[in-house]
Amino acid sequence: MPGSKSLTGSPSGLDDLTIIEPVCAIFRRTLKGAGLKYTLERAQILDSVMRQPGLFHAEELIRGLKAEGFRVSKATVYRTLKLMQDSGIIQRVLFDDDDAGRYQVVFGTSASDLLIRTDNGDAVQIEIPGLRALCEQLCTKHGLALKGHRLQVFAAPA
Amino acid sequence: MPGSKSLTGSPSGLDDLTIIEPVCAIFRRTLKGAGLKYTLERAQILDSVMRQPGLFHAEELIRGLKAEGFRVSKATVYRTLKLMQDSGIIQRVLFDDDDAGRYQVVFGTSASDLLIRTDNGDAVQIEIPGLRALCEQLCTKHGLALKGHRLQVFAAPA
DNA sequence: CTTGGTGCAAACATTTTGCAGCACA
DNA sequence: TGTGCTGCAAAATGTTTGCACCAAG
Repeated sequence: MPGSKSLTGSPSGLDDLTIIEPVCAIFRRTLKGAGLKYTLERAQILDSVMRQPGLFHAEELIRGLKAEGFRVSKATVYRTLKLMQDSGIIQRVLFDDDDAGRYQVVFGTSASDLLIRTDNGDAVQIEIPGLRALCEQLCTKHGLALKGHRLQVFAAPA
Repeated sequence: MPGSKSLTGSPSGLDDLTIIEPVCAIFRRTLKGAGLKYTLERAQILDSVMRQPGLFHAEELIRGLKAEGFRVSKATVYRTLKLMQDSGIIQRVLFDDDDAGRYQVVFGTSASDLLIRTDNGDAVQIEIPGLRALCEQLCTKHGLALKGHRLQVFAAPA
């Protein structure tokens, strides 16, 4: 079975990986909570997603999976990506010039800030320390509870 | 000619509207700079865009234009929206749950921050005073020049 | 045996493109 | 007369869905 070495937890049992792979645990818990199953395909896709460097397109992910010898259909990939969004593990990101949706791992609430080079499209994750507090304040002022945020900073070489 | 009363500047001459309608001026200047023309259709679309309350879908815009009696094809609308993006007048925004691209007027660099209710999709423009400075700092640290930013804050009723 | 999962292919929605004719410089 | 613009319809893209079969509890 190709590629089974690096799976982020196995579909049958093995809850002991929970501490090492919290994202996997989150995903499994969310699935279980919805009466859904943590299948081999979903494990493979999760694993591949977690190994993506920064942002990725669905298409890249599918190509990568096939290159590793997995036989997953794009339907399953899209279905699984949606489940991961619901679990708060990834989110979609849009760029003005880019028609296809890109995805980004955001497990938890950080890692949602990006510095994007407008000249070549490169994007790196950044950290703006005071930002979360600012968002918190803002929500309080509106009588709402903060669920998360997303920041994109566009820049080019000076 | 239906609806011609509220056009944001006329296609023939009338540069005196420049001060009153800076967005229109920006658009015209950008077009001229690229050897393109400020046509009646483009004026109509710009006008309609500027009258949109907050965020809008391309489809809504098209429907609105038709409702006002204009006969613009969606091809022209999409082409014009893209030109407006290039001019920095509008930008596309993506929401996780929303498949279609939405657009937002952002002439200049402010108005790019949104507070989005996760329970019903409502979005309002917000202002976070210190944010721009934070972005500026960040870019400087990376040896880049800030081109703009976009913040989405997700929240739900407490 | 019931519920959910998968792959495939067809369907879908949004956006883009090719083309013929039009308008203005 | 050339360059760009428009509408239409066709194409292309990215994503979703219907369906028949498979797998696990």
